[in-house]
Parts: sequence; C-alpha cells; structure tokens
Amino acid sequence: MPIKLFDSLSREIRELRPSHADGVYRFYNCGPTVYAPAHIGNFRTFVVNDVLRRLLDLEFGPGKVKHVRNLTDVDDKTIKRARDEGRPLGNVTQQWTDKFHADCAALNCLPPHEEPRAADPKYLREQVSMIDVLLKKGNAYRSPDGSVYFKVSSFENYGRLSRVKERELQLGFALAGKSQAADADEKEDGSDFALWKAWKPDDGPNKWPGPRGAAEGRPGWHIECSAMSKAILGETIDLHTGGIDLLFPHHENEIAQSECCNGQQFSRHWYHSEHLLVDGKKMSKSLGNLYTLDELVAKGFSPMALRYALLMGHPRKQLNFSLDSMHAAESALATLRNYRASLLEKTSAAENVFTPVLTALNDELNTPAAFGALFSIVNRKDSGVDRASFDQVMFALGFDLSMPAAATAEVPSAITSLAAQRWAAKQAKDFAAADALRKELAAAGWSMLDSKTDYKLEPLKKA
RNA sequence: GGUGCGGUAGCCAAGUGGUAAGGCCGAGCUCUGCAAAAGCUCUAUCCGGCGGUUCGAUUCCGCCCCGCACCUCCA
Repeated sequence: MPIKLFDSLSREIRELRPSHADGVYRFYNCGPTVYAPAHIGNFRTFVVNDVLRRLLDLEFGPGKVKHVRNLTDVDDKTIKRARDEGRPLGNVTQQWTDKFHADCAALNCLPPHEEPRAADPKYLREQVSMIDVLLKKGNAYRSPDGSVYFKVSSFENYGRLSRVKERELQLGFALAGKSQAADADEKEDGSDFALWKAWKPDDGPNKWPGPRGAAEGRPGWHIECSAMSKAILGETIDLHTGGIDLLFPHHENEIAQSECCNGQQFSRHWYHSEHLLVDGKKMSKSLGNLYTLDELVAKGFSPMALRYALLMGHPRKQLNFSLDSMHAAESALATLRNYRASLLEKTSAAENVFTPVLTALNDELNTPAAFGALFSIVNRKDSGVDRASFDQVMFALGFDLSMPAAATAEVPSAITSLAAQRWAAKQAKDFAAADALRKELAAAGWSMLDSKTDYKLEPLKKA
C-alpha cells in the first residue's frame, strides 16, 4: 500500500518511492537546536516524522529506509547559552542532546539511523568544502569582515518552494523587523544569507578555519543540512521534512546551496508539518507559552498520552493543544490497553481487520482518521481478532502500551497507613469505619481502588 | 499590505455531491458492601453567514464575517 504525502514544492499529493538503484529510501528530517529542552511543539514534528518513519519501515522493509535527523549544536543560540552559563559549548550541547534523546525515548520515537552534528569536525569540513565550491562557482561572496554569503540572485529557482516572490514583501513590513539589521552592511543584497560567519568576540573560543579566503568563524545555519544530507544520503535525496516554519527561509536556502553546489535536484519531495498551538496561539520560545514534556509529566500525564495528543489532529493542520486533550488521550489509551488485553494471542483470522487504520495513515498521515478507524474496529468487539495485527497498528502509531499509564506518584506514609487501616476495617466488615477512612483519604487528595484481594492508591483526579 | 490555512456537537476532530467517523466529557445501566475500575447503551434533523450551480451541498462557485499562521530567531 503506497504512502501518499503532500509535497510542498509541487503542491501535490505524491506517492513515496525510492529513486536510488539500491532501493533504499533516503529521508532527512531537520532536527532540534540543542540549547534547551525541546517543547511539545517541537515534538509534534518529531512524532509525526516518527510515524512516517514507521510507515516507511512497514512499506519498504526496515533495511530499506535511511532516516537522518541532524542536531544543530553550533549557532547563535547554543553559543549564547554557553557564554551565559560560562561553560564550554560542547558541554551545553551534550546536556541538551541527552535530554532530547531521553524525551524521544519516552515518546517512543525510533532513533534515526544517523544523527549528525553540525559541529562534528567531519561535518564542519563538509560544510566548508561546500562553501568553497559555491565561492568558486560564483554563487557566494566574501564580505569585508571575512564572512561568506550566498548570492540569492545567482540562483534563478530561488523562491520556488516558498513562493517568496509572490509574497511581495511590503516595505515597512519586511524592513521593520529587527532581525534584518545585524549583518545588513556585510551583504550585497538583503535577501542574501550567511554561509559562514566570521568570528566575533562574543563567540568566545568557538571558531574554526573557514572556507578559502574567509576568516575563522563558524558555519551559517542553513549549510549544515545541505552538507550533512549530501555526506550521508547523497546529492539527491527522496524526502526532506521539517516544521512548516522551516519552509522559509531554511529549506529555500538549503535548496539554493545544494543545487548550486551539486548541479542537481536536492530533494525529490518536501513535507512540512503544521504548528501546534497553545491557547489558540503559536507556541514558541519567543512568546514563552511553551510546555515541555517534563512539565506535563509533573502534572501527572504520561509521555504516551502526549504522543497521542500530538497525533489527534491532521499533521498538515494547526492543532490546538490543551490539558483537556491530554485527559482525552489518557482515557483513549486506557481503552486501547484494555482492548489489547482482551485479544487472543493468535487466532485463525486470515485478514487483518485493522487494515483501514493503516490505509488512513498511508493517506497523508491522516492520524485522526486512523484513530476513527481504529476505535470503530475496537468498538465492534469482533471475535477472533489477532493480537499481532493490533500490535502492528500500535507499532505504526508508535504506541507502546506497556509503558506506564502515568507517573507513579510517591505515596506519603500517612496515606499508606490510613489505607491499611481502611483495608483492615473493610476486611472486618466494619463498613462505617471503612467509609470514614475513605473520606479522610479523599480529603488528603487520595483515592483507594479496591479489588477482590488488594487495593491501589492513586492521587485524586483533578476536575 | 502580501501569502497560505481554517471555522463540523460542551471540548477535540475526520469526512463526503446523496443526506454527519472517532475520541473526551456527560447521562443511564450492569458489576461492586461503598467508591473506583471495567463493560454495555445513549448523546449534531445538522456542518460560520448570505446568495448561486444542482434532482440534491456540510461537501462545488461567489461574496461577507471570524480565527490562526507565515513574510528571513523558530518544529
């Protein structure tokens, strides 16, 4: 069953097919900048890409997919963070790389096959040599301070992806932005962008030998993806993905660099997932309205529920996140856990009843439709459903139902002892005392869940 | 100002030219000493507004209203 995905460049829905002779599907996903914990908006993109990765594995076979996701570990933000904290850059980026990995694992995201870092000496060299080629070919120029810029006017296809020309930036809007100013004097044209940034005192010890004739410094942001994608996946890749905000300028710039350098198509397919909104507004570092995974876990939600909540909306539509959606996700997952437990390990069923779920996913990663199909089947309670076929769709969606439903809260000893008293009273059939103790527990914020032989303590659910 | 996207039940959210998937919440029931959990059942004469095309529109077209995003920090 072919996977169909919208292509941001052709603006059509296209089937995913490998183009290389070895049959390996080459897939590059723009990764995080490691200077702080990723927020749940970042994770929407990574979770969506993880579902895509899983579908590719199912479609082409695990050995026939090469998934690369970079780590941006040298840029303005990482350097600023290191400077502010008085720590070496590599120390800061390692800390946040580790945190990112831990969060991804908690969200049950498959690790990419390769995870190149921009500051890796090997890839620094790749970036520099690419800039050298661009200089030689006349697509780039050195500025007075020793930086190197890409000359946008040298690439006639510039703007095809974002259709930036159609947007006709209005004076006053484009130029009012503060970010324009920083290197305006160095550039020949306002739309040119940095390939190499000459060292400045604020950069501290973070500098590397530059391209021919340029000053020591560090790579511009966009060049890392072009260089690492080429080094690992080759000059033409099958798919390049990221959040919608990367469409312009990041991906537009990548295309310009790569195609000018290599003289051939950079990526055959582009896919962008939409933003997660919080309280109806874009969640962003600059607005400060962001949640992290840890914050949700601290509220008693499970990482799996976040994964579910992030998949509740169509990936190409903005999704408004709320704590209500976390509750909904948690409940829905509980239903799936119970359903799985009711299934037989093996049955004689010939057909996979869950095919409609996979069909929905392969149709543009339509996760909400997939959930609809899934619960329709679950609600039918067909007999003879195979656990393995259910597990296959759980794999595709990336739900590990064995992961804990929620963080197990520490039970205070006072509560433990009240509970023990109540259990004893109940065993003695002193129901009045048992009920009184239940009330006491409730007043302290705890609920006691009895079974025949045992009981559990849970924090009371907040309204 | 330009460029996109969207407005479907209390909340979230698919979808289709032929009469509205699914999740959450809520209600009722079963079970349980109670409570919870679990299971069962129910829950939009209607898809922002006004016109048009059509035998028929939530779905196509036009206009209007509202919201969001992007326009070189950003997943």
